[in-house]
Amino acid sequence: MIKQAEKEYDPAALERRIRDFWSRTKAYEKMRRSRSRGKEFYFVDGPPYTSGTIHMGQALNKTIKDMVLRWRRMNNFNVRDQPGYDMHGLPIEVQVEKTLGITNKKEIEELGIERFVNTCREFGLDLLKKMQDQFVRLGVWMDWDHPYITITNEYIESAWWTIQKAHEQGLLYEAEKSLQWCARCETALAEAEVEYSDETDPSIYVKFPLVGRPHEFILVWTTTPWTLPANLCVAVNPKFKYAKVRVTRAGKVEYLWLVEENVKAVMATAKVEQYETAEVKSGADLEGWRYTHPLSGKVPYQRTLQEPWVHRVALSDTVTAESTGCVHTAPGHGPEDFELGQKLGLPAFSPVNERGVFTDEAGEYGGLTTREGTSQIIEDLAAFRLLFAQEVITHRYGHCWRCKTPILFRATKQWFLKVTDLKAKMLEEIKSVKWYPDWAGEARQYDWTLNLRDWCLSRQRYWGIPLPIWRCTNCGELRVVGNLDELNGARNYTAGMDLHRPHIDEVEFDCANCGSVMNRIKDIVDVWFDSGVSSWAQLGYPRREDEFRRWWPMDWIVEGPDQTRGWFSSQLTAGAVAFGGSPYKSVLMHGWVNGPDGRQMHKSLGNYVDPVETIDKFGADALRFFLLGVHAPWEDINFVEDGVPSAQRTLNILWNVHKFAATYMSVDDFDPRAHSLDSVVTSMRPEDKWVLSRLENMKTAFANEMEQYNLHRTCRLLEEFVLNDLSRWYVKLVRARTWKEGEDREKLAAYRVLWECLSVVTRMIAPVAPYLAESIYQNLDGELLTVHAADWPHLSEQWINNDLEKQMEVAGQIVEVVSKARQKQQMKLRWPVRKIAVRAPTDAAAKALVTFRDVVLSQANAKDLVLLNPQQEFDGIELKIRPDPAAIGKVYKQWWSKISTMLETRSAVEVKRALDKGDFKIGIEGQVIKIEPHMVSFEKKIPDTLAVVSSPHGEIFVDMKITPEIQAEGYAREVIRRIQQMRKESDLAVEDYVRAAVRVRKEFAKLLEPWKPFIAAETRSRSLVIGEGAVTEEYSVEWNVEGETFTIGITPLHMADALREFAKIPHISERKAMALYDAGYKTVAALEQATKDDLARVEGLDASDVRRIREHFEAGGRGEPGLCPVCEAELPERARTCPRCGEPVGAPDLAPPTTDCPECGQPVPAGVVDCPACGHRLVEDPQPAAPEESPSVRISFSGSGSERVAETTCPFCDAPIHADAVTCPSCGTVLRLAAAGGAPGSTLRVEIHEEPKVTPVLPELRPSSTYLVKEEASASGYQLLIQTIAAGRKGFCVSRAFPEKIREAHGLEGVPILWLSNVGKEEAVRPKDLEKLSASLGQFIAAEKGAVFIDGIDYLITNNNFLTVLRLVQSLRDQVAMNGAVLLFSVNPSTLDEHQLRLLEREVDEVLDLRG
RNA sequence: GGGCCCGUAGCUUAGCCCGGUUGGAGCGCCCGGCUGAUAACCGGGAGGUCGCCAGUCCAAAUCUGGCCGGGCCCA
Repeated sequence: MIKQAEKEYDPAALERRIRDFWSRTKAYEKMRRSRSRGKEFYFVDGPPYTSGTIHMGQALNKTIKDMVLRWRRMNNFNVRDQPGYDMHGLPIEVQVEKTLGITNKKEIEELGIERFVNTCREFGLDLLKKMQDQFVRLGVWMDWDHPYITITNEYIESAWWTIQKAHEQGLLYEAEKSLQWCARCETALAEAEVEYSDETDPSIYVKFPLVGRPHEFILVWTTTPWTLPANLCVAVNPKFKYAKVRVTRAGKVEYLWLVEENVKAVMATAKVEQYETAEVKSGADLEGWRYTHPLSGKVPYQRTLQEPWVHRVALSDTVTAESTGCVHTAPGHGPEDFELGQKLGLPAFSPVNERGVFTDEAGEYGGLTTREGTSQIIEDLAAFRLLFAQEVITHRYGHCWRCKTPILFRATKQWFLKVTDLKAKMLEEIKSVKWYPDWAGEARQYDWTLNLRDWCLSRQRYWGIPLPIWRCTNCGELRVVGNLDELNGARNYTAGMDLHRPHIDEVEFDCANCGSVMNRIKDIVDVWFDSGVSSWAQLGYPRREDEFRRWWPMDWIVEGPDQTRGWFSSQLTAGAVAFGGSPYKSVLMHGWVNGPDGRQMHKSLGNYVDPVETIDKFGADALRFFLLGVHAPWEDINFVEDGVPSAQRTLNILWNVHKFAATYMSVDDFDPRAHSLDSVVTSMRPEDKWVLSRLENMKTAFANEMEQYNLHRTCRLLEEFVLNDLSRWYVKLVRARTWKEGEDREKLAAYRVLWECLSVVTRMIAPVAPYLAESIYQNLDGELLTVHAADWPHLSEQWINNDLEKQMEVAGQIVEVVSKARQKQQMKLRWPVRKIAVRAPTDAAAKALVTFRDVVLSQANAKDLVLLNPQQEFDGIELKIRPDPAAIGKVYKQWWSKISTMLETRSAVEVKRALDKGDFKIGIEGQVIKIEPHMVSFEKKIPDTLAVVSSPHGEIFVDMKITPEIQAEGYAREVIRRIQQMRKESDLAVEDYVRAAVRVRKEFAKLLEPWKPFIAAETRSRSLVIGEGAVTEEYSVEWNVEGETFTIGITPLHMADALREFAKIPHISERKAMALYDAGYKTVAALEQATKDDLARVEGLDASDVRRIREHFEAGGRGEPGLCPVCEAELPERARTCPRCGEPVGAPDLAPPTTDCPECGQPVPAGVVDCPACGHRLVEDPQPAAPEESPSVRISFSGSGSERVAETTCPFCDAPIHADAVTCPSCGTVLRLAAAGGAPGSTLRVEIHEEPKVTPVLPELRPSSTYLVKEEASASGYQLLIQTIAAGRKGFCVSRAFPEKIREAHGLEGVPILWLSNVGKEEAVRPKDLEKLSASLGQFIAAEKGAVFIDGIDYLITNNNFLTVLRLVQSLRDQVAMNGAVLLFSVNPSTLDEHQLRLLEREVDEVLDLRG
């Protein structure tokens, strides 16, 4: 069943409703089940770190995943889609430390590791939930109820198993190395944990005195002076040239050794002007020179060393020619230094503890932090006259990824994974993985892997997977645990205990070797290792082998560029350890989402956009469509939020097309499943076949792009098809057919084709915009519970007709030529053109114009279309003859003038025809004169009303002459157009009827006479009067049409509801329903009261109709089958479970289990927590509605005694009112005469139960002031205006409502009312024309100093840039202040977003909140 | 210093692989039109050193090289 769509595309409400629908019907679970037999597809979610909020990059990440996985599923893949969360590690530890007010490890241990770890767990789980809610809002479908998390025992076991595998292969070792260290977190850091950012450091040049070379120094440069106490040697490059520079400073001479090429630069830095190179040696020649350690007086340890290479110059190829080219080497503080030290047999002297404080080994510096040490050391060097130069530099320096502390290098003992042994295999594997784009693997991942060093796995922290290594306290024997069963029998182990620290630390083994106690190494594992094992840990491997065999390895993963060094790498390494290869087969690397300035989003940079806020504003669908469509997935996005509304616009258009389809299809009760495309093919018009061809080609293109993960191109294909083919063209072409009433083959074909397009597009856009697609699907189809369980549209190549597509293109271009010609001529499209002719069309054009003749005629609004061959002249062109006096005179002398005159009076066409054959003869004074071709020339005269345009398709003539017939049709269309606008303004249902009258001068009435049936049909006017008589209809407007005054009035007949209800009775057609209505039955209730005899008197009904009507009501009058309370599908009678969603539905006769939302009054299905209409959170046991503050209207029919409340809205203020209400309870507008309406045979008694109207006490408005009135309707605003006028001011009113209606409702005699409307009337101002509005108001304020009331500022805002409106308000406020006037504007807060409202409030002097 | 990616209108971008009409769109701006799917849409207008320089070629936004700028990664 096709359902009518809501009035507008409101993403917030729509998405809330659909989300609720999904959870109520368990749509995700059922969709999964429906694919359980599909081809298996193993996808693993790269686990985001649980941070609590998602950022835009994660929104992109999950959106890509969701699109691809939904698409896979629709292609019948059984997708494994367990979401994951990375939950261990420093970020949470640091946050918990902050929460607990702790700053270092000592305090954690004092607090108790158990409490600390438990807090971390709770913290992480809480953050997980917060993140998950945001992913759900984004519309992502994953198995949210069963995420994999890295903190469970099962997960830890898989990680342990992997570490054991490494140990078995001899890839695990403990070693002392110089590593990056965070002094705040007191732990080693891996390469992946170091973030580089700018840091300002001292840059010093230190003179190391050479032993045995008086006054000679080797000049060393460093940016880490605090490492000097640990200096053990100096490295130079054997390949460089080193110079001995003679420096004279303050009269003293000394010699410095440094790399030759930088002598000039270094001397400039030191501001030394007097220097010369005394000698040059190769670096190799410097080897072995001894120096005196510059700080040996302060660091006693330096004096104790005996190793042969201590305090000597050594050679190293890693030395660069930067600065002095002599590198201070401290093996305990730098990785390269460490390696050189190892080679030379130097100790890894590292006199700095884990908190970054010098130890006693640092002598006098002991107890200072490295920072304090730095300045002390510089001071000391200066005192020793060993500081040659000093400056500061800003350079990229590593920081702890979590706490941002600058790292230091320390030599410590750590556990390593021997990645260098795996590297060759890993590089080979990278080549066998399919990377999108290519360079993500071939270049990036390859380079990163090539440069990998051994992986330091150990961390000296708490919240992580414990390192599963036990060591014998006596003999040092190692035991690596890879399986929980191995713990059975260990001391202090109980099965099922939490494996985190501290309890695992107490577990002890007996050494198999010597029988002593084995203790666990207290370290935990680097958190980057956790996710490296996710592809088997989430399957429970090795404990569960079946799942592993079923799924592993992964078919596809997608993550951002940071994962080159993160997850892509850790998985590759762990995979190489565990299985000797890559665990993934293909990888898509997506780009960054940067701020609009192209820099990474940071709250501190002010370029941060919260995805949830964007979703609030525009909807998740729009955000997704934007993110996927704006770029290729692997390109970085500079996120400009303005792009999202433009994506929303496309979705809105799709929504509108669907609304168009739904409106007419539901009115006609069209059932798409009753007709196949093939069954309507004989009724199809060429344009139907055209759009089907376009659709098929789009499907093919989509498939090709998707294959390559060109997600952006798939989005653009959809956009292109929806915007251009469907909305802008096909819908226009089928409109006329959909307006036809009754049954019609061609209408049916149009419906079926349009439905096909929408059905296909809905399914194809479902992976991108899941909410919108679901909503449309439920309206137009709903065969399955959810569109996301539908199959991907298959190709139907038989519809492809590229030739037809080309023809349509030509037809479209010709229509465009005509419309341009119209524009030049200023001839509106409503006025038909007499004829279009195309002379000498190309073959393609000729074909197109035959095939699409009707399309061109209708879209160009032309009466005729002809093709002319090159010789033919367009008959609207006059051919003029031009006699050539010289040529004629040469032969006929003095007769030339007479001949010329005669020729000019002849038909030029005739003359030309004769001349084309040979000559033309005329008679003058009895003589026959022969005119030869050279004696005349011809000239075309183009009338003003004819446009001639040359085009690639031929010469195009457009005859725009206005004949009386054209004029009649033009005016008829003008009248139709205006009646339609008035219908729309009256909020009339499309299929409803009116009574219409037009008052116009006699000539025009006569002109329009033949068009009356057409006008009536187009406007659904059951009666139409055109004449000079006064118009007495309910709603009338005086229009200026092309300078002529037309007064048009309409009276809505409000028949639609009744007709629709009547037509639900079996076999009662629309015609018969109309007959019933005409006989006086205006409601179902009235019809139900009618006896057989009553009905028999109705003209147009036969006896069987009468019987059916009675039977219908006697059977309970339920025209519609019941609806499933869960998924709202139609239920068969007496169903116990819903055939669509499978949920139990209970006895069908029970009242539908709904309650009314206390906030908005809309019915809410049972079990729903949030109101689908307004989002109000329902309390468990809704309180009886509070006594209403607004007056209530209740009408009871004395005939039946039953109370019926049929709600509608006031056409003036939009307040909800009873359908038969006489006046609007909110704004007081008189809606109809009290006697109108009612049912035949029953006396209508109107009882208005109105509580005493609580008139809010309105404040008196002060001069020179501007007020903002917050209220649902504008009633108080008008009251304030009236009150101010009563106090003696002149008033001025601006409103979106029709002025006559305002006067009717509020009086306001003599008050000018400016109408915000697009109709071109004198008192109207277009809502976009703020200048004109501003001018009118400004004039009034200056001249009258009166009160201005603006009703409909929201309307202005929707039509203009908000800031422009705000500026208008500011300028008016200033003028009001200067002139002592009053400005008042009324706004319904729910129509604006909060931000806009706040800005408006800021501009006024006072806000009056008069709501409810 | 090295690697990778990017640079087209005020903004967001298509086109670049595979050189060939006058470099297309959307947003925004100005003018006009259409509208019972329309807060939509259509037409017209203004707005471009295709980052810069050189080369290849009959022809360069497109291919090549260099430079400049931005981003990411690594040293």
